[in-house]
Amino acid sequence: MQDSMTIGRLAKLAGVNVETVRYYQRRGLLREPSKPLGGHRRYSPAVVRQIGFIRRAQQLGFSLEEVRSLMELSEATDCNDARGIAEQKCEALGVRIAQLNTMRRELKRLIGACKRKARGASCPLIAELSKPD
Amino acid sequence: MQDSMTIGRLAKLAGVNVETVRYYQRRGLLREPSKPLGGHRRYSPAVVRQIGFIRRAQQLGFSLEEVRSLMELSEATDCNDARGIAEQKCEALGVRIAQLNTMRRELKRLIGACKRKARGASCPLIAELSKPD
DNA sequence: GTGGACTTCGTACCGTGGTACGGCATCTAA
DNA sequence: TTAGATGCCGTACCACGGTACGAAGTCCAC
Repeated sequence: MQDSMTIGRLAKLAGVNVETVRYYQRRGLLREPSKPLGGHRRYSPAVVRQIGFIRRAQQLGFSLEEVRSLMELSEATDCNDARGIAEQKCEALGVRIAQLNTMRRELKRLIGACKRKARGASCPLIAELSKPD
Repeated sequence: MQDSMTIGRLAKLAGVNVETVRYYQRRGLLREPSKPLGGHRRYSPAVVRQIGFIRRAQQLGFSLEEVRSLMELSEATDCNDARGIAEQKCEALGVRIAQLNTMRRELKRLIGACKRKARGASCPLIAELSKPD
């Protein structure tokens, strides 16, 4: 079994913590190789790629649960399901971006009011936050 | 002590859970009124406003810890500190928005590739995520 | 004055994505 | 062969923003 590796080497190659590999196994994102009777588990280089998949999907905003779904679909040639998940994610991302933009506009407004305030007046930023709806 | 209320009424007026009020007290965002020797604490209507402050600040993306800082500054007439916190938050918001936009662009690209794929080919979305860097 | 609603307090738990620890087994290089 | 590095496994812990629960005490309307 050359070309296989221990969990420590796998983790180093994949750029994650050993504990993270074990965590992904517990979460069902990686299969746990069977242990050779009291010995240490061996991992194939393919698992490095799988961990890369997980990290890249996370970068795109997928939760680990969603990544798990994507990986389950990874054998299919019909990718409607995968695309559906991605489209939902894209939609949610759009909503979140709009929310954050609203927040930022509002904050900028308050900061502007704060800068223009008369000396001795109380802080408009605080004052606005204190206003009843 | 008319015009004062129990925690349950306070929570209802402020639109939050009783447990949330207690949580805010533990976190130091609200003062815990002293208890009249074995009785129930009484809250002034001002606390409803304070809870409103907290919720609105949260809407703007402040963490409870940041809200606590803001409330500490709320007496000051010089609001440079409050503005500083708001400006930092605004900056961080801008960075986060940019990140999410990048994620969304990339996701859209993958979805597009997925839609154009030849019948029988494997899913480009999955394939791209599987690619080594 | 009593019964049901509410309060108090401490503590545990939720989801998310991990990290840390401790005791033991195993593996490997010198 | 033996020391030191790793692996294994279970469990506890972190931040964050709450929610839930249970036992006991208290309050108020009828």
